[in-house]
Amino acid sequence: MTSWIDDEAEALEAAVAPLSARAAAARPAPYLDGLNPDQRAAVETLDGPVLILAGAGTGKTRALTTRIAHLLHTGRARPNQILAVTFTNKAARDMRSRVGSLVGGVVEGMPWLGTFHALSVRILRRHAELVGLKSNFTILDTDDQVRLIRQIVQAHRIDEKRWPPRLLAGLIDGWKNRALTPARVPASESSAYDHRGAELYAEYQDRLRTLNACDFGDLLLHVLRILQGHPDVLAQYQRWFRYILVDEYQDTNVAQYLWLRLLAASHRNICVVGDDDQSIYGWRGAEVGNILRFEKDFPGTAVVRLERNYRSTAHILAAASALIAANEHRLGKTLWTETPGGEKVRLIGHWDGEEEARWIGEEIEALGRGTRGLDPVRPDGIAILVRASHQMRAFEDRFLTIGLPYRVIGGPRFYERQEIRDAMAYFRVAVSPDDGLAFERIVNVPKRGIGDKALQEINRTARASGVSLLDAAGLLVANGGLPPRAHAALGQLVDGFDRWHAAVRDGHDHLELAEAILEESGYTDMWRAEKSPDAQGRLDNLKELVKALGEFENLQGFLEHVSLVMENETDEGAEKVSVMTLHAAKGLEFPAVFLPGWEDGLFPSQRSMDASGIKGLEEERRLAYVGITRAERLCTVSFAANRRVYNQWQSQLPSRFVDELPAAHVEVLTPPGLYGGGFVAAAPGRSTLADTVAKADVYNSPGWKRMQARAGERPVSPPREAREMVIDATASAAFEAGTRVFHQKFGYGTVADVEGDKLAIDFEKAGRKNVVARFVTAADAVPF
DNA sequence: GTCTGCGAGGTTTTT
DNA sequence: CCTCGCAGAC
Repeated sequence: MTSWIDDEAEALEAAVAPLSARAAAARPAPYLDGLNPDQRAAVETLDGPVLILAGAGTGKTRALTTRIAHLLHTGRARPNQILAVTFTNKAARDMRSRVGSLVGGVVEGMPWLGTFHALSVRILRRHAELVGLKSNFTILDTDDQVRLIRQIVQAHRIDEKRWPPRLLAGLIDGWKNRALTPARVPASESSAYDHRGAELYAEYQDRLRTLNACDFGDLLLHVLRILQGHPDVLAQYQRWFRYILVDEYQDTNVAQYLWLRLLAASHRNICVVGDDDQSIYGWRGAEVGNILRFEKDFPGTAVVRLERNYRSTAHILAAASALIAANEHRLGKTLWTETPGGEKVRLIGHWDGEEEARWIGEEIEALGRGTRGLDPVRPDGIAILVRASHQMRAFEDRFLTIGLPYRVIGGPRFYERQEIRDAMAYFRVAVSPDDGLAFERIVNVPKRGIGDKALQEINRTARASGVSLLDAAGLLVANGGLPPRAHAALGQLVDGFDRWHAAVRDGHDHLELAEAILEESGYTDMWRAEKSPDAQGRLDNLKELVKALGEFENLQGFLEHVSLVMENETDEGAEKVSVMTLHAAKGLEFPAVFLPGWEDGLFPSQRSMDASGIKGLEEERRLAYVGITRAERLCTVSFAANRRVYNQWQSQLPSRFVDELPAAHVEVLTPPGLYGGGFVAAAPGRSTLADTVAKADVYNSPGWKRMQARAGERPVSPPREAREMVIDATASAAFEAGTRVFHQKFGYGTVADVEGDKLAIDFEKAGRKNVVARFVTAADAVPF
């Protein structure tokens, strides 16, 4: 089990010996060609702390990978002396392959290039005993974590309704992100769970140790503890890792920051790359403060700013820059580009969310044909970026209707599906019979008549005899004491695991074994017998799972991989439009980007603002910035006046971000296109973008009518509604408190308050709502 | 121990 | 509205 670890240690120690004087400066470095001066500085400033502030699209990854190539080329470090940290497996893979192509594949591997978590596992396996674990500890996924916490909460007789386990799991995660041990949890945050939050946390840690398991946060924290408590170990790693590079530094949390600071403390050869304007993971513990503070933490830092953008046109860049300028706490960058003008950012308002989806569908088809003087944009060059995943449905529905190929990125992930987790739990017990959590998961899946009662009995026996759950189950079967049905079923299961574990030990072909486990346990039969429509899909997934096993040498290797790599298979290369959340879009780029749903409350999200106030709003604004800067040539922002939320119509106000877009770089479109002139005069003294969009007379245009005729199959917003909107807009100045009004979706009501064109109205049926004046008519004007 | 009906709640997500 | 999780009936 530990052999590779020892080999590696040897290799690393050997590597510490002075490098041969293999001519650094003398040899040419072709990879430097084509870098701009800033990028060169980022690559060539090798010693001491370096902070690379890399705006969107400025060649950040290129700088980082070239820097690694340069370290290798100049002989500053061998591949295994570079610690390169990323956040996602995808980023790690990208970096690996790009370094490979830069140095011509001469360099064998880079063992210490990976995610914080993967690297931590590597370190932790070597020193597990220092934190009371065995080196074959298991890594819990969120599911296991919550189940374990539920047990603890139940044991304390705490009301699960009031204090859901999931909430505590979230709190514990938050504490771990901040590197807080149970003893250090501030009293003020422990008030939940009857002031026993920290106590429950401590108990959870005890349980983990007993189970020889870690959750994700522990991977980092245990390594921290080891490095802090064992100077000799720390010194060893500091010697091994001569150069440290960190990608997406703005996303690091406190624990990760401490982790890095320890490892970099001696030589301080740490280079971090990031963009404070793209920090969008505050809600899961990322500390923008880390990057804002870097220069203070590492005095003498060389700061390199990458400000030349190679991705977007000038208008897109200007719009993004103006928007993000509204944020207060920034390091500040001035992005520039030599790509001239191009299309302005397009802005369009719609009647409702369905029309928005319909319009975007048509735009995509138009883009495919080549429109507005642009070269045709193929589907895979187009992305729709939404704030929240529920927004994706409208697009999926629409695209299915018109037969537009699309893919959703970031849906439920393969390894998080129930059937996959169940199967994996079987594998886990077969590999490590001690894995109690996995055993509990599948002991009654498929139904074996082993319910709470029997499980309690197993648990009691396990505790009494100090053995694992599986062994306890074996004891119970041997000694009797269970109802006949449970007895027989459990006996069969225990026998099964005996067999399967033996097969693992004997090195049986793991593909065959996996299939046998799923068959003999009755697991696949369970799904075959299931009548529900998705049962077949689940069986297919299981086949897929077994196939994926083929890429690994054995079950252990596979399980280890999956515990750290929970990502989806991406069918890349397909000619499909991408639909994803803004979060998922970070790091990607597309010729054409659609940003729908820019409405207050949806984006910026009300919940973010409620939870974190101005800080939350600023993070939302960064999200908007990330969205716009994904676009290379065409960026289209849209919002709808009405949206169905939980099947209730809700009137929406345009996002404040719409008004923050600079008018000079924005073109206001008239939906659905064509030549309907906006005849509603702009109200004097007001000229925000949102107003401009509202005033364009959309619905009286010939284009609109033609569109409706064409749409045929399904009635779109009735023209009368639309015409009324226009009438309303004209009359909007006239509303005053007390006016009786009518709204298409909410019915009759009375104006309670007027603020500009925004009205607070008490509706008779729907209660108090905030509505833009143009969506409302004076009650007597309704033609009934 | 398993099945059915009722009520609550319903951002973002990687490892 | 639709999904999930829990409590009560078989």
